[in-house]
Amino acid sequence: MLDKKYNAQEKENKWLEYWQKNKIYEFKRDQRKVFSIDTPPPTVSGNIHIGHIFSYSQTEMIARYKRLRGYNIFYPFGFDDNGLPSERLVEKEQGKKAALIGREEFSKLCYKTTDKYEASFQELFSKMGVSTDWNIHYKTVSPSTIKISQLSFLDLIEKGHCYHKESPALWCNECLTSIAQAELETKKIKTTFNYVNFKTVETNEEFTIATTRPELLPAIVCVFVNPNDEKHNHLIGKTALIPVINVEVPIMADDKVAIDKGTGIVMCCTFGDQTDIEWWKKYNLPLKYIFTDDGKIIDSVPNYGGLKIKEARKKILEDLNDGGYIVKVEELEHEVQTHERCGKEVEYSIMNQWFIDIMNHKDDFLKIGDEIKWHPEHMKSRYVEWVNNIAWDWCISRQRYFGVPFPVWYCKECKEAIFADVKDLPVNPLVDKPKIAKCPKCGCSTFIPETDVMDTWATSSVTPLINMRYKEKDNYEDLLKPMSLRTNASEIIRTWDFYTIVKSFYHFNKRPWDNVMISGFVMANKGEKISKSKGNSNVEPLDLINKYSADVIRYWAGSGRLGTDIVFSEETLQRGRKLINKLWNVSKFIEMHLADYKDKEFDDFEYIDKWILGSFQEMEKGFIKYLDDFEVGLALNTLEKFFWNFCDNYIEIVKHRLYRPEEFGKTPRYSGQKTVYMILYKLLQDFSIFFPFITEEIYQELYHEKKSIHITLIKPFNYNFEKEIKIGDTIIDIISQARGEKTNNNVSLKTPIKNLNLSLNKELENAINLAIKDFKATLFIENLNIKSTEKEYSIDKIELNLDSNN
RNA sequence: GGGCGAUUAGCUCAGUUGGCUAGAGCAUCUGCCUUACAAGCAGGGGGUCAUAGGUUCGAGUCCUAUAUCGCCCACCA
Repeated sequence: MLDKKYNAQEKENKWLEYWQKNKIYEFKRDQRKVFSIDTPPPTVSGNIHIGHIFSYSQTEMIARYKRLRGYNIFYPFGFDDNGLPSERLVEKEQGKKAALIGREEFSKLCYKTTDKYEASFQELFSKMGVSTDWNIHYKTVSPSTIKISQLSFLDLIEKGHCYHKESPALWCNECLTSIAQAELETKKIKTTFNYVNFKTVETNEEFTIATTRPELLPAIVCVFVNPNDEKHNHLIGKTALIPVINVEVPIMADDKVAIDKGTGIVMCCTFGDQTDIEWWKKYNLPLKYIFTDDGKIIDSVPNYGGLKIKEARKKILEDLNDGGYIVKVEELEHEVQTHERCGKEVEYSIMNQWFIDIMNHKDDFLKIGDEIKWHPEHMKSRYVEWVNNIAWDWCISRQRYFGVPFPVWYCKECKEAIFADVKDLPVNPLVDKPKIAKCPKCGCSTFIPETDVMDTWATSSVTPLINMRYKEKDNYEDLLKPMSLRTNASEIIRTWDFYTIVKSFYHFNKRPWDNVMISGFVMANKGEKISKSKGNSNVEPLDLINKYSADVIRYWAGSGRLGTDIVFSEETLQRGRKLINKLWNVSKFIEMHLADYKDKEFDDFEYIDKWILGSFQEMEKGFIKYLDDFEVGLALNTLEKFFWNFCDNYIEIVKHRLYRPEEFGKTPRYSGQKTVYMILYKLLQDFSIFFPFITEEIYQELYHEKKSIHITLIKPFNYNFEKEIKIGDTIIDIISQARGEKTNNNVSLKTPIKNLNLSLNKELENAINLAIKDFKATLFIENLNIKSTEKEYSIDKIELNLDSNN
């Protein structure tokens, strides 16, 4: 017997344990087709907020749906404990910078801390009813993951897509690491636009250059003018004298110079921005690099050496001013590139770095983008846009401690890179030695380890490889090339999705997944995204679970459209709570009437039963269509709408027949029993995608032919009740109007109708005659008088029997 | 500045390829203890579908422009 009230706390814990004990979600190879999900490993360096709950729940619902459709679900969870965020977290916990702790010790602390957070993440996601097999979960830094990342690196080296090169790179002098284009964030800052006078050496002619970065004057290698700039193009070919610095540089022509920006004359430094780098490469300009890695001017620069960048800017401005070189200074608010992790302005540096070739294969990446089905479809344009506009190869070296090491040493003499042998992986070059005794190039026997570690995305981009246990003995390569589904939010299409595609293309010449599903964001308020950095999430997932239950939160998470942002709303939770409560109550009602029920073949359904069975079949068709498109929210909407109709209309009609077989007959009662038995079963299945706990509780109590509702199969009805659906809906309209009449008279719905006069067309009259007992009982009709009409129907008279109402 | 999306009732949102009077929940108002459920049921009020044009027999839906918001990207050297 179902309890009078549903106790979510108690039941949810009970079923969690049960599922775990019975390995309901275990992944094992069998004859079924595999549906595999590449789900984002959450960064362990923060808390799981409601935004995670939202998007992960939607993925989870797809896993449940596909399971009910007969797929063997491969749905591993991962944790991203790699890279800077973890290091920052540990530094914060220890109150000390990594450099002061020491490399080995620091790594240990990182593992310890990330393990701690992972355990709590796992608990939270479990409580949410995530049907993952925790035995196949992974972390982005672990011996096996490191091995796969290193394998991936060596494979790309072997195939010639990865190279080591001294090259300008974005550099953060706060985090002391190079960063990728994708890690940039623009920030508005106030600064000054300084108009500085230069002179030509040849003619002593003055000209003005406007700059926001006067401290870069010592790094100027040349000056550019647009050849079409009639005002200034006579300067081309002459030599410019840099004020204060007193260095001469050539004045050259390039049509990338915008005539109307600043003064139309540009100084080219190595390096101030990306254009500088382009020009540097294009014209083979000399290199004058003047910054140290920690953000100072190098000592060899006269007068300014040793100063911090900002101090140098101040001093050089003073000197320019003293020399009378400043024409004017404008206040300017402009956007600068900052490192998204620390918010500090980035610089360009030049160093040896590992790069993955992107620029030569853009067309291939676009082609793969076409092969993947994006949900919603318009998200594909974001990918295409990004690929088209990317300007750099992908720099994968990071000068940090905690991360995947490169399996590389360098010969001390000739700098030749020595790669680890595949069979020795994972390798830590700081600890392990190369297996060869001498450099194959110069014969030197001393090797220097690579100290850089890989970029986080270099590891995250191999999640499909991690999942398939790439090149392991017992692997899933045959099952997961490609995987069925990748899910994430739109903000990381350009990083995670893109880089994964890059790797999959280079390793396998194949798309990594068939489908990508993009979820929306959770907004704290209208127009304000919830994010860790803003700290504007004032609802804790665990508190919500305790207050509302996981099922209810999943209801909220499962509402709304794919790719569309939603606002966190307690109202939606209330709505979910009511829905779940209703599901419980109607199940209790049905259970009550199934006490003597024995399931058997039966096809002599009452008219109204055909109506609801047909309606269910039609609803489920749409429900499945939405889910096949990964639109969980729209599917839930469809199901919910049917469910209330089922409760408020169908159950209200059939209850009389179920209670009083002596009046309605045994077979009509059985028809009702069979109908509620079948529909509740299917409702539970369909709802189990969203509410795995309460549906299990009801299923186990009423049906339980299998170990769990979550391993049953959805089998759509195959009735032919189109006519009954349509006519039945009209009968409901009539009932509804008659009920309205009672309400408008302020009387109970139980109030008898003394006389109900209807005009009906032939079809409707036949139908009502077939359902006459149900119809009369539902409305408590004493006398029903039917006339024929050509129109569909009209209600000619409703006379209530008010005497019986006391 | 570029790409993509959003704008529908007081609030939160549905509205498939254009097609009857634009829907739901919450809130509000009125009634009803009805042999599952008062955490319920029945009913009412509330909308120029952001704005302006256009295509069409017909537009919330398609096209163009504008405004506001969101995500991403690029930017004054």
